[in-house]
Amino acid sequence: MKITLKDIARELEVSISTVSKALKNSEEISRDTKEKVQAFAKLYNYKPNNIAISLKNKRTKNIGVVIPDIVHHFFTTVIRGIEKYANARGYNVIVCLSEESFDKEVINMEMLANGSIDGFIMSLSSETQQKADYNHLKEVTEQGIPVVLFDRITNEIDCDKVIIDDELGAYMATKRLIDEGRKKIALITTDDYLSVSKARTMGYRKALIESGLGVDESRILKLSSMEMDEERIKDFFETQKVDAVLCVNEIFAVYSMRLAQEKGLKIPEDISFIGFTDGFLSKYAYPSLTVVAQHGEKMGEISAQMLIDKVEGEKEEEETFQTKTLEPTLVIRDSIFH
Amino acid sequence: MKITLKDIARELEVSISTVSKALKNSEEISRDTKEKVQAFAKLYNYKPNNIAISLKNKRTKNIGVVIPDIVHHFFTTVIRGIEKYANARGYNVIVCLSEESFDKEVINMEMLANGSIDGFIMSLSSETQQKADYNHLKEVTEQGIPVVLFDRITNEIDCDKVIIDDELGAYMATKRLIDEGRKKIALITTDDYLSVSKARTMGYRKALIESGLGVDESRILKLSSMEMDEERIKDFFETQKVDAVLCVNEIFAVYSMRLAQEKGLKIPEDISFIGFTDGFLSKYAYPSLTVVAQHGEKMGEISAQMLIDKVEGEKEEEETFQTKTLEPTLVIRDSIFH
DNA sequence: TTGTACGCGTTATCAC
DNA sequence: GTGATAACGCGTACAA
Repeated sequence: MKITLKDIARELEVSISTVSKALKNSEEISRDTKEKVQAFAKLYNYKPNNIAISLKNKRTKNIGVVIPDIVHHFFTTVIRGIEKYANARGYNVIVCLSEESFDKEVINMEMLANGSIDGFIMSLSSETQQKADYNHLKEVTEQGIPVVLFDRITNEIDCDKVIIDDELGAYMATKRLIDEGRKKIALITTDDYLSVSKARTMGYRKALIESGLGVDESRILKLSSMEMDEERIKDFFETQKVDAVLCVNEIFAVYSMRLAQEKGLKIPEDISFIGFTDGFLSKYAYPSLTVVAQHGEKMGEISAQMLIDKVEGEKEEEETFQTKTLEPTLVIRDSIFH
Repeated sequence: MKITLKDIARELEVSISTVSKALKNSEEISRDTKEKVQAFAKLYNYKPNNIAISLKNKRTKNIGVVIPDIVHHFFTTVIRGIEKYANARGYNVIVCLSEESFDKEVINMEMLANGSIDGFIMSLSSETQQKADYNHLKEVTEQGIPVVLFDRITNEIDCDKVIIDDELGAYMATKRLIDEGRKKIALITTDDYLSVSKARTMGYRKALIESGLGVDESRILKLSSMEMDEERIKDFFETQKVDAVLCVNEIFAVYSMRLAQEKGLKIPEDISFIGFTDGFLSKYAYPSLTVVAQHGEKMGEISAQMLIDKVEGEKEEEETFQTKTLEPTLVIRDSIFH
């Protein structure tokens, strides 16, 4: 089964420490013994036990990723970015899903905080942002466990952060729609307690105000969560006459496009659409959807890099936290004129 | 920072084992000491160190999930199923991506096999299935680490397996298209070395042969990987006149629908489509796509259950492996008549 | 009722 | 050149 130093030592009738050194090719050990030990180890496929090493080094080489959700394309790409980068530096990724629940987020973090991981990368659940209760994060950081927050962040916690400039993204998108000649631009978003939705709404407002169009509050639809509420979107389009729609994710956008098409509207002739998140849905929708790309994979990489740098960095140095803001990009497709 | 039994013992001037017992409410310890210790532990938020416990118990309570890819909806739902079930039983999930590469799969497994996890849940990379080299799996099982394979499996390895009946799924879908009156049914798939593609192709053939339509090989498009090859699909539709298409995933299907629509074809009047995987893409495509649902979340749950049962089971009992086959379901949407 | 000793697997220090 | 010992944090059988 699994062979240990002790086994090798017993078998070769040398001490455990000799074996340990021999396997590390230590100068102290005679060539003879080294060869013998190494051959034996290879034969029986000896590999040091990670757990024992973790205990000794107080380093697990695991990083905990706590996210609200995994089926949405954005989080999926972030994980991929984290995993790639972390793996390259010899770290494994433990994924925990809060499923937008505060309690699950807390439980998951407690579970991992007891030595299972060297640091956290996380995006807050909507319930957490709604309650604005961040004690579980405080506890963890006070224990000295490094944390990197991405996308759904809070200013209440001192730690590294990675976001995209959501306000700018929404601003760019709205501006583009205005430049195209759209006058009645709707926004489909979620409640403002979600940091990203709030920022995006601000960007939308800013663009409208700057252009002199002004904000018509009745054109803003606030859904209560990131999940689809088909009925409310349907109702919205029944009562509102708009010529462009900005949505805070791609699902809202693609579903809205469908409703428009079912009403006989032509996209983009009669109405145009822009969403957030550059996923399969946007790419393969018909017509394909113009989106604000969030660069999830890049965010994941950067988060992982910041975390690991902190984990491996000297604790001595002054604790200094930074927030990295990525530039969003507009990916132009057929749901608008171009 | 992090407090240990030793710290408490020193502070309270008792022995470590007394503290340990007191925290477990052992009968051996006086009420007095117990209260003192428990109060102190609570105050300083003592939590046992998972790593130390893992080393002692030779159980990590981690399970390793090695999959080819995470951005595709199917794998995403499987992870969710695994995570939910595993978490409920106190296990954490370490996710590793092979990215369809044999080497990465091997490296990932070796990384985890040295004590980091209690067992594996995995789906083979396409390269692994192509090379048909399963030595890394053999090594792991021979070490006594339980493995559950799902979806992309191999018969070369003795272990538990979870699949859906891919052949039946394709058969059902093809049958449905035939019953609808379709005569020229195309199949867009990938090379046969992928176990699932092979099975689906068989189901497709079976349905055609049974119905007396026969198989026209020129109507089968085999792409070299699960990744989109837009050019080849385009070429295929340039040269083939078909009235229905079965695709082994939803991306191929949705992209094909787009091509058809761009050529002015009406769906499902002129041509109908069925894909595999019941994801957002199928649901929100226009028209919405009929699919063979793979029940990924269920697969994940079952895989996790089988694995954990094996991990926690008595080693004594005769090693007995089972293969669970889930029934696929046809989710009827607007890309076919109904 | 409390404490000692040992073991999990490894590495590092120090003695021989 | 080799080996004994301690330590990482915990639990437990056994001794006091």
